[in-house]
Amino acid sequence: MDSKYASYGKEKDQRNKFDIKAKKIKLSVDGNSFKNVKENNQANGSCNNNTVSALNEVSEDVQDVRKSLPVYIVRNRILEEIRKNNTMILIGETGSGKTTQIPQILHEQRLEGNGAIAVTQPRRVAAITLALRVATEMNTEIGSYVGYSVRFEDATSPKTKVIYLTDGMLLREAIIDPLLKKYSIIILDEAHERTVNTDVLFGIVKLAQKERNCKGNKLKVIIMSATMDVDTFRNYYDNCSVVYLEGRTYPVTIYHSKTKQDDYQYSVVCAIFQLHVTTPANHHFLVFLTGQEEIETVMANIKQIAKESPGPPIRVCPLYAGLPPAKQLLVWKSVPEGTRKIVLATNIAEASVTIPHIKCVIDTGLVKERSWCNVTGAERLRIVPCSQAACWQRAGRAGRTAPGSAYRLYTNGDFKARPQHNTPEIIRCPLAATLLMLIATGMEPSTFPLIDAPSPDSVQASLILLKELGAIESENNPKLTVLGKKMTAFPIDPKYSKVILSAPEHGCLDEALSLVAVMSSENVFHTPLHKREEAVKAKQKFVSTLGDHITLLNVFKMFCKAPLKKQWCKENYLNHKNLSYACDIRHQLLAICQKLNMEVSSCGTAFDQLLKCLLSGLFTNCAWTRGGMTTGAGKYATASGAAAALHPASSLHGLRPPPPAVLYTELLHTRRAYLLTVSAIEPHWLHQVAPEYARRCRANR
DNA sequence: GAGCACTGC
Repeated sequence: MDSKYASYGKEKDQRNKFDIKAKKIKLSVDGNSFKNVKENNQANGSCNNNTVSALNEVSEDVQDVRKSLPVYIVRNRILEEIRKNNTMILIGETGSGKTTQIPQILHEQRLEGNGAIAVTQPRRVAAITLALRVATEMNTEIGSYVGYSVRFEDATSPKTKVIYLTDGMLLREAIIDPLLKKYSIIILDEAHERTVNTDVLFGIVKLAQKERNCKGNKLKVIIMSATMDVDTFRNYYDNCSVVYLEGRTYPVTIYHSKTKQDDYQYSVVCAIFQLHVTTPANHHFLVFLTGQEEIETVMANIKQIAKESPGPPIRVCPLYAGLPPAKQLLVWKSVPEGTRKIVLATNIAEASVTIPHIKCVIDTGLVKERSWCNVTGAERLRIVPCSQAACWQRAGRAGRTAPGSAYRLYTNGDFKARPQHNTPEIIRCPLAATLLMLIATGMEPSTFPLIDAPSPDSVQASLILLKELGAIESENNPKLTVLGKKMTAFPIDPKYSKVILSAPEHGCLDEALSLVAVMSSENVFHTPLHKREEAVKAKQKFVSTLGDHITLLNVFKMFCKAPLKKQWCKENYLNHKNLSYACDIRHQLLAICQKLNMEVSSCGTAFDQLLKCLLSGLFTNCAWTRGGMTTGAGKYATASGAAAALHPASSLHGLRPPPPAVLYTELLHTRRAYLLTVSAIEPHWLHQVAPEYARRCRANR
């Protein structure tokens, strides 16, 4: 009876999983219902770069469009506030135009004086597109009066007065000049996202402002945000003034689920088909899910049910960051008249990208979140309810071009019980890189003003790591060493900069650069659910018995040699974007090495040297087999005593006997604790490469 | 023998 479902997966249990779901859903397409909780609830969207794409579609004269923006209409009041105050918070909803207009208005009045205006963005694409848009509006070339600065790309010149840049770039500038004297006005946009970089910039800018105001070289600071915890920000900036701007979004009607949903993947498919048969075909759906596998499963379910469901034809589009760009593009491609588009997305669709003509949002209210344990160094990925702010942000995606509706697969009570805002990233991520950067700008980590401080244990753990890497004198006296100073030159994880700086003595800088570049990029292997076997087979030709690091190096080397890179990647199930990014990073790292007069040596195929070099930066990431051979399945214990297994995707997985000692790149807890990207090492290498650490390690074990 | 959310320098 179930032969029609058999094509989904080749493994038996997988097929059964699909069968059950599909059957259950078919029976209840019209069974699930929602309660209309609020009518005409204006969703709180975010501000940002979306203004740009929306504006580009308008054929009217650029200046007319500008002048119709809410922010333009109240510009004189805003100017007055900015003139009066050194610090100001500007809350603006989606479509208010604040990010494109405020810098122009300031520049028109020459408020920047001899300095420049910096506008920070959390994302590269946003910084670039905003700058291009504003250059058009100001009728000037990009890179003259208006420019942008992002990693690998600098479109500014000495005469640039308005600079859009990623917050990470402004942070790098702060290492060279902590007072940021180049700028007379700094606008920190998208403050509500609370990325680590923005959080650190809040403090750097606050301190710079204090010091510069004493010296008569004033710095104006404007914090821009969509919804946010205004009181927190206002307290932090000494009760500065707050201006609210109206947005221009359409009303979104919110519906909550009447009862608690036990199985959200099932509820999602129910909701989709319930709405599918009752709404016009040109009402496209945007569905928020948590990850690739889930999206692929739901997509398969929808396609199967659609065959027998009434209603218009359906086109399902997956959207997640790991999807190759060519496949992502399908989301923006128009569908034939009378076809419904259903986009299944992760939270990438929450702020990073905008999909036009979405009338209906279906929200699971969940997000996959990464957190860090500062005792074991393990990172954990788990599915958690998202904040109220994120829920509003998601709902707002239905009201971009016309009124819409949002269906929440959780109850109103559940919604109200959620935290108002997401936990700031700085509370839950490893801090070594951030602390090294702070120390490099001359700040004292213990007194640096942060809106939300990470736990003292978390700071201490990261300082200890920096001490072990030889970057600072001691955890209680966090002064940069000569090595530490060199490490700050590299825009990568301190462990990796240590690897590069150790490479000359192991005679393998050439290989170390490639390996660090790939490890600093994202996963290069693309594994679609339905083509897993082909992907695994393609990977075989790169696999090294020494482990995953040499495997990665093989991939990178062959990528560099391949003449038709895109096609080659597709054939080999590799991610072209991430490999190209690794190439860019390698160029950048090589240039820094050359500035530091490092000799580019190669170890050829003497990979022991490379692995020892890798160990000199990642020596805290060793694990040893435990309990002899009885477990057999590759059970390991890390230096901190955490139990973990080799990840099944590792090339060392399944080796009998398992290597007694391994070096891992990452310890990630999903369903279990796994060691990711692993190489076999000789146990005595640790004593050679990091003798002090090895001794302490032994004492504790 | 299981699966990596999203950014950034």
